Amino acid sequence: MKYHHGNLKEELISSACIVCEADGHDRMSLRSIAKEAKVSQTAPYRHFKTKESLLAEVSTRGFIELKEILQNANGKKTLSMRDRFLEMGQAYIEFGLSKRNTYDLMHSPVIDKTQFPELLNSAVGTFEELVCVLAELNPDISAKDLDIKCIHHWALVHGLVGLLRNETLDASEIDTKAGNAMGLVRSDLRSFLISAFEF
Amino acid sequence: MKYHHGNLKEELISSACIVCEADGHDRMSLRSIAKEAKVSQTAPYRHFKTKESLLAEVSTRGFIELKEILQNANGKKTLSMRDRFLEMGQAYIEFGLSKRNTYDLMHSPVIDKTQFPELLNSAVGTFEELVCVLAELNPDISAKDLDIKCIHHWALVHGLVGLLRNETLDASEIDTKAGNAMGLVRSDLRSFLISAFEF
DNA sequence: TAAACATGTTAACAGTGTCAACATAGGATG
DNA sequence: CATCCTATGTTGACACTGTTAACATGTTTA
Repeated sequence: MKYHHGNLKEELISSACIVCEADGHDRMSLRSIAKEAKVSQTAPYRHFKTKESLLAEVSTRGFIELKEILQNANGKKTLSMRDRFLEMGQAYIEFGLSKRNTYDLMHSPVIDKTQFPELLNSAVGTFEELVCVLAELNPDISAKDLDIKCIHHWALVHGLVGLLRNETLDASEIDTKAGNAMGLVRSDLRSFLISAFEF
Repeated sequence: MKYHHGNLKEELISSACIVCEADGHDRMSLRSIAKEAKVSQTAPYRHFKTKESLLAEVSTRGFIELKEILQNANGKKTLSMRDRFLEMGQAYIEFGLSKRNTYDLMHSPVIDKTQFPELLNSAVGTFEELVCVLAELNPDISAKDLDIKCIHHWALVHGLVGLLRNETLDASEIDTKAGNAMGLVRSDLRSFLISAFEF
């Protein structure tokens, strides 16, 4: 019969992570996750100023996890640099597809990242990871061209996630050019990336 | 003092388009746009089964407008095919940046496109527009490779919009590699696209 | 003219984020 | 050890949301 929960903040965050991924961040309510933690509906406000700030925490964890995934892909030292970069691209896309709702939150405008420095750092950190690898891969490139290359590749995988997420256009439901093309890419992501990455 | 409005459906849609772009679709309430149309809060339900179906209408108009913009870019017959394609890329990105909230809605998972055939058609139509131009530009390519090329370029511009929309990473606020790179790309979109489109 | 229908209205329900006022536990301080 | 402070919980309330049911009023048609 303890009045104080003891570990509420952490439990709320991890619960929010689960609900966000399961239902999407817009269908997550503070009240429901408070109830799940067997706590009153306003208890979360002792730990989060607003719902947005809880979502920011969820988003931050998403970026951290993504960064770790990219680091792991880059850490396979038995592979060539080129193949490691390919692994990273695939890993990024697979993250975007398997954690679709979380990925969606991470890029959603409902969170103003400028108000959450920790979130901002984790988001930028993901990009920095990409910069490092590309710098290794292109030792002779200028700093400016390197940055632009990063944007190029990031935009490519990010955009691809966006398109592939749209199961609407997927081959399964409807027989359209768009759908067929999506199916092709999805079924052989690796060779798509090889051609798209221009090497 | 007419009981019947006469043009309510159209007014609700266009009002919703404005509010969605101004505030974002998640901050738009049916009640507020009903009030704006000087009509009771449940009147919209005579024309739209749910809020989602009104949003689907807004989204559809977005895709139609985008398609027209792409057609216009492609219609500049004084330009070379290559330059027309460049124009299309720029136009796409500029649409994504200037109508950011609408663009966001168009790719938001809150609308299940499979339930709104008209929306689905307009979305696919945008893609078809891209296919046509790329087919012209690459007459000798196989159908499969053409489709893949389309995905490639679409993903690129779509992803770029996603990254550039994140004003977080923009050069203005914070001095990071990511931010600087974004600034570079944004300030010279055309030359970025030239290098990215591989021609 | 009367009935069918489309399109309005009001009242209500359950659910939401959020705030103010209050309660209680645990740790710091005298 | 007694006392106060602070962190963390609770209850109650407010304004707002999407949505439905029941009813009212125009318009179209048989």
